[in-house]
Amino acid sequence: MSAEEAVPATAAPGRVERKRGRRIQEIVTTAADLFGARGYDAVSLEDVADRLDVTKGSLYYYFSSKDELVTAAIETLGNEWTARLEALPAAHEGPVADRLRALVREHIGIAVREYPAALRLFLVPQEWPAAQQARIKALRRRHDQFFRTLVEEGVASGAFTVTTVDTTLQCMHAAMSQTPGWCAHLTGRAQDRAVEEFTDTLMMLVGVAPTSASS
Amino acid sequence: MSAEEAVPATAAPGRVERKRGRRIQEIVTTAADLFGARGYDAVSLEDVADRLDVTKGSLYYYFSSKDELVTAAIETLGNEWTARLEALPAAHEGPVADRLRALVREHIGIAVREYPAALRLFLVPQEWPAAQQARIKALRRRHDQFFRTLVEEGVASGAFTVTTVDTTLQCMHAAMSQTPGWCAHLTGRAQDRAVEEFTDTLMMLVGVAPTSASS
Amino acid sequence: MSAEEAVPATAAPGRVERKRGRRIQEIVTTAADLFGARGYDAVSLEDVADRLDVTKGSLYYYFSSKDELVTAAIETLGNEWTARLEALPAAHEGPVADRLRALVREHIGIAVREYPAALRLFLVPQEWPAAQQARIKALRRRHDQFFRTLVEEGVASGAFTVTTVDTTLQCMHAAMSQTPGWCAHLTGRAQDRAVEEFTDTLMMLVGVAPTSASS
Amino acid sequence: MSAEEAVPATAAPGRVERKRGRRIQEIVTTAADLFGARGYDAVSLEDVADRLDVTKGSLYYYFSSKDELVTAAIETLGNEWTARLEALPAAHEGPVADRLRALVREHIGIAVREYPAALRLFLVPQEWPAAQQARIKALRRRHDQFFRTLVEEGVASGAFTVTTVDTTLQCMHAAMSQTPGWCAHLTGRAQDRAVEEFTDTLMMLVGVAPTSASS
DNA sequence: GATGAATGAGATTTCATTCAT
DNA sequence: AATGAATGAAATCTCATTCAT
Repeated sequence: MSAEEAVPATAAPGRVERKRGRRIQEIVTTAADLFGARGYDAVSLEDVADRLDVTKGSLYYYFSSKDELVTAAIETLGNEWTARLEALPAAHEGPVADRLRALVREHIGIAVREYPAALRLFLVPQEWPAAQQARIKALRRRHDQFFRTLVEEGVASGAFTVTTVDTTLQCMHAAMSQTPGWCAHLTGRAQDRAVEEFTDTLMMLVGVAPTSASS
Repeated sequence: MSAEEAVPATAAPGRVERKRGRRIQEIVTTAADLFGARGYDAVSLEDVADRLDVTKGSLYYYFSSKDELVTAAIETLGNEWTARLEALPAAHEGPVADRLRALVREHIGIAVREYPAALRLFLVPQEWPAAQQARIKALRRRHDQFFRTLVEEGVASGAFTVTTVDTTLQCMHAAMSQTPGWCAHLTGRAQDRAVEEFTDTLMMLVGVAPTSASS
Repeated sequence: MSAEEAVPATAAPGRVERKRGRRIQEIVTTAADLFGARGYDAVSLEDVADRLDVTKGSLYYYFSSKDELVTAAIETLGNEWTARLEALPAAHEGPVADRLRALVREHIGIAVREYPAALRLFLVPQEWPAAQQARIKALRRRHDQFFRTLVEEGVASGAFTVTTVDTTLQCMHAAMSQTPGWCAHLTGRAQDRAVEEFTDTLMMLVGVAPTSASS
Repeated sequence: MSAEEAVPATAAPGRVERKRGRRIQEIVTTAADLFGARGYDAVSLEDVADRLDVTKGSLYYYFSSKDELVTAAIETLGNEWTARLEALPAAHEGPVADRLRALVREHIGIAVREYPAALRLFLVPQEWPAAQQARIKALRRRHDQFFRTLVEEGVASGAFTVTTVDTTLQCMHAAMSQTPGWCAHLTGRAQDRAVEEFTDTLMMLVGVAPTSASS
């Protein structure tokens, strides 16, 4: 007891905090999965707790309300997602069209293969209490920013044609969020091909014609 | 009035059935309104009953469960929607691009102005009891068909370029279903302009460049 | 209109009354069937109405409450039943043991073959509103009286041995009321044999040994 | 106290489980009491909750539906009942007729004095969901077995005469299940005498004449 | 940190009963 | 005679939330 308290609490995230962090991650990931898959109302805290093999009470130890848990889930998911996109090498070199294409492809890939319905949480403008509103918006912005930068660059360089960058991005995200629903039943190559097809289709939103399309 | 009553009672639904039909329509329309505006979970039967100024019990006189009522509401909503699209004169004459544009514009307009949450009901694969499953799928198909016909015609005539008709339509519907979330806060002219902008953007999915775009 | 009203209402049950009577019989029989089979609470007026292919409202035209309908059902059933037993020739001639045996056999036969669960209505001391209590009791008494007379005669003549006539009759009725549950799954000969077996067993309650029993 | 805590925690259910078990017993006992006294439909969860001085919601913490609670109640009731019969010393020594008589007397006594409506729950073939069906049947079998053993022994030793063991047991149980209805209004000595009378009467089913009967 | 227990508000559903037509 | 419509009370069930331990 005394030994542990001797460790200066401010020095660095101690073992304890790290463990807490990991636990939270676990909860948040599971929650994201469930909410992403079935939506806000259709998932009860009981469901989340069951999946984690803990009790509802425990969830309240980490989160003070359902809304907060959902928000955290969205946030975590969003951050990880954005980080992966930002870490994508192919998104940083070569012609802008290729870079955007790589970005879209990866984004759809993650959605389809890993978080089948998570994107719905970003899209649906649930009536969050004002407190959560801000966090979610910020998230969305950061996530969007990466796409936006590329699109703007493409427009500036004449490589892309758009009506409005905003509108284009919104349509792009809307479509990407639905891809899991369309590709869920496919597997292996077929799924890869489907992802590719959606990527091509979405590139048309910035005026980039597919290499081999039915015209 | 007299002309109508001249029709023999056995030839057509009698007065009573017609009245019942009208009542059902009233209920279903109200329900469609509410579910279309706020979604499945956010609307209770109490809400529906209140709006109709009847008791919950009465709803059960006509529908044997919430699901059945919602399905009927979706069906009505879908039928009315499709009918309005089909009745659109601009969708039947002129160059195929103009026709598709008119169709998309109208579709978005209805979604944004009248049923902000309705398209979610179609999109989200709610776990309906198998019975309802079929009705909803049929609806979706019919609704989609109208768009599909135009796109296929455009592709055949060389006016459109697409990767795949299926993929294109899916992206188009996905984006359209989100428009209410984006335009809800706008009013009057601003909203009209936004609808126009989305329409233009979506036309790019079939390879039709906007007339005045930032390139 | 005038013609019909010309018939003196008091003269005799006119066509109208007879028809009404028949309708009531129909309702009451159906109700007895259902209540007998599933019990008071488990049967709703909707169920009764459905089976009769009329509406609940119609039932209220003839009966002013659920309780009244059930009471009538019991009464009708009981009367018919008693009448059939009283009309049984074999119950009126020969040695008293044979007469009682015939009576019991017939009673079980009717229960098993025609009113699979009606007897439960007599037995279960459901909390009837006090008003109906009396009528039901009277019925039960009359029905019971026929058996009682025979048992008393047998006891007087030394043919039967019982602890108490009351107790004996109660046990007999209790057992008879359960026979449908036990014989329902049998058909044809097997059922006949089962009925016979129960009859033999119940005769033991009055001290009459079965002709061929395992001792 | 110390002795009990000395038992290693893994050897037996821990304190928590035991407490939970006790709570469940409390609920189930109360429920058994009520359902046993008034029947399935006549008892609402509100009634059970009120009697326990908790809320309905709490019941759902332990049981996932009314049916499950009732089934548990029946099970508990049945087990306790059977255990009491099995623990009856008089049922294990002396002539078989005396043993059966003691058994029947005790059974009727419990029914009349403690669970006036419980036997109906066993008898009435309520349409339980299949899950519960099995548990109840098993119960009934175990309960019946004890009587059956004695009857068979009596038959084998020539002490009893029956048509068929099955039929005899069925009639016996049917009659016993009705005794509460007949004795409910009696108290004290009168009730004791009634129980005795029924016992004597039922012994006749196995061919054992009452010591002092009107012949 | 975590859990079991409990709560209470609200949701869906059922049903006897009434009533205008 | 009969019906369709409506009601309202009560029942079953769900779930976010709290709290003592």
